[in-house]
Amino acid sequence: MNTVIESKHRLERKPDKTRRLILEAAYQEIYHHGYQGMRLDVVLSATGLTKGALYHHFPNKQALGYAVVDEVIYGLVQQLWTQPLAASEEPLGTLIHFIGHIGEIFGPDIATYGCPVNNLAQEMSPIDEGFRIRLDQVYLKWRGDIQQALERAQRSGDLRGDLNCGHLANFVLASISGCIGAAKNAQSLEQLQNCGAMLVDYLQSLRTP
Amino acid sequence: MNTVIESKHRLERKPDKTRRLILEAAYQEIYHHGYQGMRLDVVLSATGLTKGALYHHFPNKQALGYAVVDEVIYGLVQQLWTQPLAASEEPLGTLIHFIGHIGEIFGPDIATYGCPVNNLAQEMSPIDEGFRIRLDQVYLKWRGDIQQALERAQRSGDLRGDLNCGHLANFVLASISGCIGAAKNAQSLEQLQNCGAMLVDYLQSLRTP
DNA sequence: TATTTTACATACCGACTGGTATGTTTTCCA
DNA sequence: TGGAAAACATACCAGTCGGTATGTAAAATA
Repeated sequence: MNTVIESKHRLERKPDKTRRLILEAAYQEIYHHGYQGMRLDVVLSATGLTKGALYHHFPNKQALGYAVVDEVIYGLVQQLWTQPLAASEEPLGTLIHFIGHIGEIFGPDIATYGCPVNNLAQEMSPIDEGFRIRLDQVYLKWRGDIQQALERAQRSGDLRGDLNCGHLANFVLASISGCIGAAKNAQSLEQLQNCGAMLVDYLQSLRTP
Repeated sequence: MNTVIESKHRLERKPDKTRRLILEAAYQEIYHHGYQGMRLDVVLSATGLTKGALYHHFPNKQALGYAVVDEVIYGLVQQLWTQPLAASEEPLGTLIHFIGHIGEIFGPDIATYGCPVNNLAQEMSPIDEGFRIRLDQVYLKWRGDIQQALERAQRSGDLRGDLNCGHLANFVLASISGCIGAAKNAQSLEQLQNCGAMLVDYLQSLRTP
């Protein structure tokens, strides 16, 4: 009977898949409404699960938020920045291309909802130390990736040798976040293009003459 | 009798002063906890007033939030940016000095809690159009002030003439916000100094040779 | 295969929080 | 000066939301 098959299918249990499902849904809600704006009921109805599942995998809302940072956001940075930059044979060009085409690479959501990392950091860093240290880890990694890309560009002669790559990576990351934030405030992809283009111009001016 | 004097004093009514008191307390709460994190009871206990007063001056929480943008935040930008830049006889130098000494000028809170304008814009722009348009007005003003300062610097020969001051003002504002945000994430004034110094270096490189 | 443990679902609670209804005291004005 | 309107205070309500207690079926284990 159909109902038997359906019920059987629905009762299949894949705990790690369920956990991941909750994490992804929570990530989306946090991205769109912030951590404080995220409602557990909404997360659950998005997954089709109930509170029993959620509180089996996570002790409380805060732990879920922490896990989103550690297991979703950190992986996102690794996938979208660490790997492409490490794989590139012309890291400065790749970095510049990323900044100049943020809208195309990351999708238009970036101008509507901003940067997922920065959003959460801005909201939670001052009021929850647990979030702050976890997000600081993400930024440490992200900044390190950019710094390494810049240092490689220096060694290959693309980037001026007198520059402090640590400070520069820091500034580039801050400026990217700032440009995305400005675009989000204005709700304008064009604003993001303009702002990114200025940062690109600046980086181009730092190439070896 | 003492009680008579006290009660008399407590019952003095200055409606516009009361309204302003609520606005300032609400601003502080929004600055520290965000709009969604602001609790009306906390605002009231900070002022010593009760709900009767609040709902006499504002129809609801949203209207209070809007009023904070229009009547507190807008005025803050005008006081801290519009006036100093307009009064300066060397606007580029003033702008650079501002950026290089954000911590000293605006106090250490800027590295702890971030920029009040950007905080609220990042939180509310995507989810409340009323906030977005009001904060967009603030940014329009702010950006215009910087643009005018840059244009004056151009006319006086301090700044390179081939630069688009609108785009530059936009980028400078975004980068400042980004630097403050990065410092807030790291909870580090030193981070703010470093990041600001990079932006200062960039602006210095744009002076006429 | 029997039994324990895991992985959920269901129902419910209590605190919080924005908002309202009503009362009371000033202040304003005719 | 007396009454109306403004400026508050007090008490209370209703919905929301994180969290819990309990039940039950699947999966692991022995």
